[in-house]
Amino acid sequence: MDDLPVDLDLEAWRVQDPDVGRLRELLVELEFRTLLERFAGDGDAPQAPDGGEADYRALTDPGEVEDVVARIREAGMVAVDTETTSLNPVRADLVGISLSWAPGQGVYLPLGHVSPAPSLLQESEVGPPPNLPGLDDPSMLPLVALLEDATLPKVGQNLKYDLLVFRRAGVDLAGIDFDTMVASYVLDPGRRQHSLDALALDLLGHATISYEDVAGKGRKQVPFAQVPLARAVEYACEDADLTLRLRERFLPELSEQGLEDLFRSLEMPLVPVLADMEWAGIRIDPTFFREMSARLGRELELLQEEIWKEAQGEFNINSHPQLREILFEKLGLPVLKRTKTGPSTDASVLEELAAEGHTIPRHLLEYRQLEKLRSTYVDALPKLVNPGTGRIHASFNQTVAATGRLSSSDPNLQNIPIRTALGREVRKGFVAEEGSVFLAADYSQIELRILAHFSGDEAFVSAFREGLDVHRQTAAVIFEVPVEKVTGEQRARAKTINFATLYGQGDFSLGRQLGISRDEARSFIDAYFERFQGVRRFLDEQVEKARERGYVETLGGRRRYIPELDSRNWNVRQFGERIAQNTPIQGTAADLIKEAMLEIHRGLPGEGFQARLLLQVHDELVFEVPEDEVEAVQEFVVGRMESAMELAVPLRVDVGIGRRWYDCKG
DNA sequence: TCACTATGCTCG
DNA sequence: GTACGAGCATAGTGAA
Repeated sequence: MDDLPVDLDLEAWRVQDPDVGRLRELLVELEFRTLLERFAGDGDAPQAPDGGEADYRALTDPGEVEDVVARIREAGMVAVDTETTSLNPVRADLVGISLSWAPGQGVYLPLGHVSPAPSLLQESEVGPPPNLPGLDDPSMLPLVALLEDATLPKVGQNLKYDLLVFRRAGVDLAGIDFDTMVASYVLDPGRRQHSLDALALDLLGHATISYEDVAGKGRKQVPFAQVPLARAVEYACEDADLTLRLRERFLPELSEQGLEDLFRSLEMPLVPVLADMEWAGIRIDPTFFREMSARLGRELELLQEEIWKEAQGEFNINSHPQLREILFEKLGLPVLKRTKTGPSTDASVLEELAAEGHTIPRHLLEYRQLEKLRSTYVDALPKLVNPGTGRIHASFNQTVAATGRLSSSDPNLQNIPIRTALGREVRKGFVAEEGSVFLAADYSQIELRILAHFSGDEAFVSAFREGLDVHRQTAAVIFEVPVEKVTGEQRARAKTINFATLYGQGDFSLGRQLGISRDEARSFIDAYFERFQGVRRFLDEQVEKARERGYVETLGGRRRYIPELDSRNWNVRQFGERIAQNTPIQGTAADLIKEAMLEIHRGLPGEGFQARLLLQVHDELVFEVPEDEVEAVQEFVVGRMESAMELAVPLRVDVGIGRRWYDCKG
């Protein structure tokens, strides 16, 4: 086993035709070896991640707090990690804090441990373990002062979480300096996982003690407060220790790759902004959702009856296999599209079947829409209201999207319906607090403007500079008609082709989407690039660069590696080309709105405003604004958004204002 | 009972 | 096979 390289770069195997079996073997071997390391020897000294002896200990005597704080101040930096009662930071109570200020060093401060769970007791521990007094106790003052000291840099893994946990506990964590999760994301946003466990294994060759190891798993899992102190110490200190070590590894890489500015000036400052958004949450009207649910329920029942009648039998409409059998075997409808497992029943298929005069597909489409609204939004959202605040506190994730975008989850507030009238109703359930309104500000045509900037294409650039309708202009150019003669149909097609360009869409699917032949679609695309040669050149350049260097980059200097371009599979390579073309555009839009968020977050309190940023939806920011400052905030927000970056074309922001999100229409 | 996959649908 | 980036709901399957 000695010939196993310690510093396995597992990322090297990522994506391109991975030899999964071999990879798994290596992982298992590596894990086995680190487990052996950990349990080798006399067993009472924990193994540090470098194989040496770790000095991890519990701090249970308040008298020692001052000494630890002094040592941290001397070190000039500290890695912090919190253990809590919940993964959801806005309802998590502190159970313990671990601190590490040098590799192999760590202390764990138990604040809220109780009698260990009998199922976990192996040692002779009985009764509640010794705990420190709460953070509000005078003996803890030096520690709180340290945590709140902005001049003492804090290192952490997912600091947004710890920031919120501390805020709930009455501590204002300051000096947020280095988040290893964010660093990993900046260095390689396409990486599968940025979890501490994955980073430690891949980059430090160290298999961590898993949470399940200390707290059990599944139904047998117990709260961390019931984990025996000795095991809690090892687990918690290891995390802080590893975090500190990962910083050592990431810091030089960031500067070597020229990514330090993106990290220091954009992504790290964004951490507290996102924390504030999550902390603020958004108010909903549960009564509205209850009533809408009842309404949808009644409609769904009627539709179900109707569908069953047409199918001449009862079945589970939500079941793909059952629906397939009814449509394509029992009723003998034509198969227009296939999935891996059989005929497709998706919306495009049902639309086409409905157009051919069948009645069932129409009812199925309506059933699907209503079922989607009820299950995903109307019934789900009220369940997520935090009882303490009466609001929904979604997560805004900073390290998920490979392009640099944010994502939202639990619930996802970035995909609340808007495109259909019925779906849009859901937005009536989002209401501003008393005395305030929502202000929604969105960038107009942001990705096309960025494409215009990058390509320098004269037709595009001048259209935006002159404030013209860019899709109409596009139509005039590719259909060779005067602008004032462009028909609605032509404009719609031009709009589709503009978007197709952003995604690298091919003739096959464009034709399908426009309801024209593949050849016709091909000639549209050819005409488009013939007229917009700057666009063609830009897109080709991105693919070329990606092939040469292995990555593409955004205006903010964000990189995304594209290993797909080296695949032996043509489909995968094509996918890689589309990624290379789209990522600089989508990613630059992400850079841009993040800049705006920082500016606005910094500026709002400074300007004396109470307004708070609640949501980001990729090209849109939603604020909650006291009524008496709406006009001033609007001017401020629009100004900062439109000047977030200087491009070759102007940026334009549209604003909607209303008591309900629904009412925020331009 | 839980974890996982397949499918489909919501948004920018 | 065929449009970029996400998250989530329901069914169905297979393992613990």
